[in-house]
Amino acid sequence: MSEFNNFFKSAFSVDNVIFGFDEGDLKILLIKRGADPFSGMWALPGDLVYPNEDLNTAASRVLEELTGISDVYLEQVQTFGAVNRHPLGRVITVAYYSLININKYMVTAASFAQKAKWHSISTVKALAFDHNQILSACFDLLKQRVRTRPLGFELLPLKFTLTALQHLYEAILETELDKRNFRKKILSMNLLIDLEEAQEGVAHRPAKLYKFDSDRYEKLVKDGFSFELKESKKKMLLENS
Amino acid sequence: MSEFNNFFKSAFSVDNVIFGFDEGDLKILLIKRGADPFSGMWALPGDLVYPNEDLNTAASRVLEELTGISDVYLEQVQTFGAVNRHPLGRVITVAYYSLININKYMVTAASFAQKAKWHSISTVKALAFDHNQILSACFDLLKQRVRTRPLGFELLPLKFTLTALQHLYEAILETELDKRNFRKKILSMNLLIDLEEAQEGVAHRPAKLYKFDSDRYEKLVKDGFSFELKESKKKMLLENS
DNA sequence: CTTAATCGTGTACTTTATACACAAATATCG
DNA sequence: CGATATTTGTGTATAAAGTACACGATTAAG
Repeated sequence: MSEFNNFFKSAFSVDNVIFGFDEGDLKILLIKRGADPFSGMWALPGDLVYPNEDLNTAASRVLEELTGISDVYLEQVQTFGAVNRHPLGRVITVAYYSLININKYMVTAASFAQKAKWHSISTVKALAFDHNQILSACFDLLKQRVRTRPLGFELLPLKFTLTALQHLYEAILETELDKRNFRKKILSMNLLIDLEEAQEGVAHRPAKLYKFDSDRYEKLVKDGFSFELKESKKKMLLENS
Repeated sequence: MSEFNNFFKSAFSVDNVIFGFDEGDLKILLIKRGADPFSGMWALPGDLVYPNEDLNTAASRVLEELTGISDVYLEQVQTFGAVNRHPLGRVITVAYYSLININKYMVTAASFAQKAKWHSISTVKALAFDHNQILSACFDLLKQRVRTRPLGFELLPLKFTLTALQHLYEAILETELDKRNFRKKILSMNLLIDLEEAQEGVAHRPAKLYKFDSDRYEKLVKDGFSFELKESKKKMLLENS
């Protein structure tokens, strides 16, 4: 045990890429740093992990302190530990992404103090530390996940239209999808419940509302079902000599 | 800076699941622990990360010290940091897997002292710490990767037969593949170079030897090619009510 | 020369992906 | 109240990919 205390140790933290979807746009929550290093720059929300706290717990805590939301979808992505990634000393950070329904977002004391703000992912500029790299790893993983797991629903309100769902996928995958093919594919999975309600307050033909049937999804998975959305636009196949 | 020194810190390590393929069997390299905790049990090779060492470097070092092999395929998988995963104190560990050509494996002083031994993945029993959980995460990722990246070749000698390649895939995916379909698919990617040589020393019709064309792969990837091996056996589709 | 073992190959069928256009429904405005 | 603007919801034909399946050819050994 005394030997253990002689081991080299480092500080370690979690950083969390918090995704939300609003106005057809994929967004992430950033905070403006108030202190050095990188004072004044935008950064991913994160914190040091407490001595008696698991990693996932720390990531959830960061999210809840900032947004007031608990019980969210959260996944570990990758750990960044380059020797010089933090100017003050060795800090290893474990990156997570989480998906929240942006309507549940509350301005908490923490988010107010830290000047948290939603940024469209397409307009994010230089971030503090190696956070651009972390963001990019998280976004890449999200793109992959959204094609193989029914995660999109985490970002939408309980009731949503098929058009909203399609726009969400388009924002995440950064591609356009064909309306008819998208609907055919999604509906063929039998994972959506037609609520037999219509959208209200729109100045045109209102769309039908659906919700995600998570019970049915669990059941299907047990029977070997696997969610897959492979749709893409055209292929450009180059000739193989 | 003095504030930084007051942060809670923990020891951190890397653990490495080293895969090899031999005699039609997927294997991993384990070491027998000589000291408490878990003295006498098999464990994944790993070590504490040095103060001025990046994570990937540490994982490579562990592998090279043990096997004498450098320049191997290595990928970070997941970080395990449960509060009580290590009996002596808080230790966060970053899990990696690596793929080596088992014929290059040398018994080094380190592997000898640590009683390193190859174990068929199907016969691995209880390991020290949370290493079964780590192994399982790494094996799962390997299964996924091998379908979407041409990694199999890392585990084979430079020259190999299509049958050997198929057996490798079957060992990793834990499924049987159809010979004709497998060959059709692999050959259609134009990633193999027919060496116009035959196997020697076998008591039956010798198979042709191939090697992987990594230059061509790089080129194809730039043109948007993506490796995919989706092959599986039958489907069991259960009725959707 | 017979035997035993593995190699190498093609085709028909099923499933999935892709491309594409227009009438129906509603709110708004004059 | 009728015309206009907007978005919804739907089907079919074609192309590509996945799956099932059997046997003659080639070699070494005896």
